[in-house]
Amino acid sequence: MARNADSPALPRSVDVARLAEVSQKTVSRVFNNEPYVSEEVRRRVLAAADQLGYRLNNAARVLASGRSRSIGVVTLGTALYGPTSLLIGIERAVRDVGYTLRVATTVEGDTGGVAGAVESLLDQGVDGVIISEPIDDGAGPVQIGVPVLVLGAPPAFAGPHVVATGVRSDLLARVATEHLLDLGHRTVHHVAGPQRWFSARDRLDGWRTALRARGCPEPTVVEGDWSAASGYLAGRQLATDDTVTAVFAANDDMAIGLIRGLMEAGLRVPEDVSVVGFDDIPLAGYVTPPLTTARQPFDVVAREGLT
Amino acid sequence: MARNADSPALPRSVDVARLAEVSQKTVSRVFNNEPYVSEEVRRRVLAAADQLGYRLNNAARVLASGRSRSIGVVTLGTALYGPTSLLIGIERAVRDVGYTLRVATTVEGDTGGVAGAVESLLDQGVDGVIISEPIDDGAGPVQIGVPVLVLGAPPAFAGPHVVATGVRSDLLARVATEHLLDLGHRTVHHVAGPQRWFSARDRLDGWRTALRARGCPEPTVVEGDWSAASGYLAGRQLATDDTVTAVFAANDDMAIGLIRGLMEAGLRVPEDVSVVGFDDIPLAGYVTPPLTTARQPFDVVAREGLT
DNA sequence: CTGAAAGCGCTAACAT
DNA sequence: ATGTTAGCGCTTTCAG
Repeated sequence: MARNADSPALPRSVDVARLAEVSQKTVSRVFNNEPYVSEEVRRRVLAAADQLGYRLNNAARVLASGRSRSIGVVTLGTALYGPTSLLIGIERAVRDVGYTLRVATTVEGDTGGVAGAVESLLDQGVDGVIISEPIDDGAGPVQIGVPVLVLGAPPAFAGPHVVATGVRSDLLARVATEHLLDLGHRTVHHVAGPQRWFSARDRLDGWRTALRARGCPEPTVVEGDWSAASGYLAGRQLATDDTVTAVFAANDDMAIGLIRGLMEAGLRVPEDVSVVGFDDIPLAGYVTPPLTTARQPFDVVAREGLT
Repeated sequence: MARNADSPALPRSVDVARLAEVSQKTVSRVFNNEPYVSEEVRRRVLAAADQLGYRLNNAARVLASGRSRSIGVVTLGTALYGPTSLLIGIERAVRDVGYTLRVATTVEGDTGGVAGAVESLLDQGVDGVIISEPIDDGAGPVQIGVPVLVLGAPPAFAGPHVVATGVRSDLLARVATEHLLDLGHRTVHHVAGPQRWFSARDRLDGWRTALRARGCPEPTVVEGDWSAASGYLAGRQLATDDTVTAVFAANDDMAIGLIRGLMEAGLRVPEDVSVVGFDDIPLAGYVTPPLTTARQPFDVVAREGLT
């Protein structure tokens, strides 16, 4: 027996049934909100359950029914605002449809980490898998027996059981870039996210699209790693190029670092160089100078995916 | 039958056993790394399992063994850097000891949300519960049948099955405050976090301790809600008081908002007012002016708790 | 070192 | 509207 001697064995549904003087199956019906149970009986069962402190055994339920009512999400183990917000949105959305969430994190740089994370989720018996901020680590979606939802990947990523939902951050990126062009800049530079991330590529695509639509020259892209530190380095670098008058950064952290890099090099923001970020972190309006940024609708994205 | 007709039924351990010509129990032994299995047999079993694409059924294992090897964590559904970092640390720590994580989020302001979250975790059959960034919502730890670890609560919070691990952020807060005093300030003001949070109270305690130890006057505390916006308001307010020369903010977001509030009121930072934050968010060194801050050892805290 | 039998606590089909 | 009978796929005894 695994049960400790000091804690009295937990009550099971038969115990409740006995106390309520009904069959065990009726208890099951009550706890599953199935129809065809008289109010009278339902009340009795609930009272008995309450008295005993009964709690439905999830493992047994899953085993017998074949469905776990849980879905797994693969996410990056970082405190970055974007991925975190998306995860929170997913959690809400999943719970709203009556499922629970299993989280598996991958570490950046660990190629094949996604596959491993998916494996571990499958071992836990999830009914479906969401791959949150996917990165392109070679391996396409594995052939697995449950539905997979890939957030932010191009539709080309879809497969038999695989659905891909785009965040359309390319559109937002395009708008952000156009905003800068509307200010009268000849062109806009871009500090991109790591190009292994689909979301980074999306933003770059949106930026490029905007420039082409206006026939603007397309400057060389500086690639960062989402961190303020990398944005700072990009800023120092861009400051040496006096054609730079406007910069679109792929996230707010890099934008903030970028601004500092530019300022340290003697440039004024926004007088000499305009900067636009991406994500709309809560801090954005409070740094000096305040950061203009595009807001991503994380909650909407998360909700959309759950068909 | 719950199995879809289009997906061939998943293999079970008996199938593996048949193919490997051993008993089903032996398959179980191999997959649990139990001793007393000859290398020869182990290899045969693994080969058969691999060929069939066998995967141990977690629900059945949990049901039969009575242990889920999963622990639940109650956390706040925000993208705040502190709680998020702590959660990531917890995830790593939990996985390192061979457990999986179940997450339940609570919404701030929803009194009793913690109890509800704990309920849902228990329904999912976790072996233990971690309450991460606890807030004081009246209800003490409920009497539940599994071990509970409360991170960042005072030892007084402990109970029969309840362990409390302090983050000792009070010590860090004290050091931060002393740092400001060492700079020659007559006293230090404090922009606190919401006092329902234990971690906010800890920081306030540390600040107060430092002032008392030096015999400094103890100014009125301004309470924020962790956000940059609330820090900004605090800044505007403190700017009207010309005794303010140094401020310790309970987190970096508030510190950044605070700085902006002070600057907008015509004060220079750090020339007129020194500001120290708390958390050491990655951005801290890249805002203008750079933020001095105390770093919390999230990973260590998380690891410590797992006895 | 390996195997046989007996459940774990529930849901699914079929009664009634 | 409620009860009966079988399992779900594994781990646990207890035998060899």
